[in-house]
Amino acid sequence: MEKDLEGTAGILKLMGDKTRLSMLGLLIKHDCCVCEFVEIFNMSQPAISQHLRKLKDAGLVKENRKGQWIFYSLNQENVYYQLVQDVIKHIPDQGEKLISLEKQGLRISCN
Amino acid sequence: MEKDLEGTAGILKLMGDKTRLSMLGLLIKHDCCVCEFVEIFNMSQPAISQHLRKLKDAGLVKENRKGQWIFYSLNQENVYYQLVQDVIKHIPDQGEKLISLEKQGLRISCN
DNA sequence: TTATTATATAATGGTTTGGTTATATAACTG
DNA sequence: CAGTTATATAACCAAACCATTATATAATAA
Repeated sequence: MEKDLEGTAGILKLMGDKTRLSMLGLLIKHDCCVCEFVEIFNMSQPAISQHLRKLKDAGLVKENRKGQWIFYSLNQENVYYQLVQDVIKHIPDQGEKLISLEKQGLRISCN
Repeated sequence: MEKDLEGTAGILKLMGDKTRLSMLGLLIKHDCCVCEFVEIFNMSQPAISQHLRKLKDAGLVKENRKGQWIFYSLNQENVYYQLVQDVIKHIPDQGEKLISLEKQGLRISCN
């Protein structure tokens, strides 16, 4: 269960950004497509893409292309997956963010 | 148990530095004096002082002066204390660092 | 009081971070 | 094919980060 100190610090640093932390909180509920993140975080598409790349470089998420869309999911094989789970228990349910977008009638293109 | 997303991200960012993460890992075992940290981390005293200040500003640690020394301890009243505990479970026992210093015969002045 | 020791703060500087805009790539559509 | 849509990458920049050295403060010791 215990992991390398530096590796753990690296994961915590990644999670120490509210956008990425929220992304992980969403992904633990269900896979998400890039365009969903763009809507949810009201941030430029390249900004989202770069956050996702950091998560992917760390091996925390995987990508899965479906036609023109790319869906991201948590990589449960990552050695730090348990840490991620333990941390996410401490934040509010991020699934709400998608729901509230739907209620606003904001369409997300990938579904 | 769930806390504000931004607040949590802030704590994670603080813990996302290997020096501070290790400090917390030590403090969860026992209180430490500044000069102990200086020895352990082989880093300038101001650097240590500034890390401790960040932890203190976040309310994660408390200080307690004993004569010319200042001892730091974890602030168990902090709302994020449980998060800190949950995270520290994932790193190796940092108490070893003090023990290995003693074995090297490196004196720490505050005891 | 002066000197020493422990710690904090200030000033500085190189590196990293996290956003932006512009551009490239890949897949779909007509 | 050309045009559109989804995503990634590149270039850029301001702000934050983390260390250093220099200096200030507080307590102790002579």
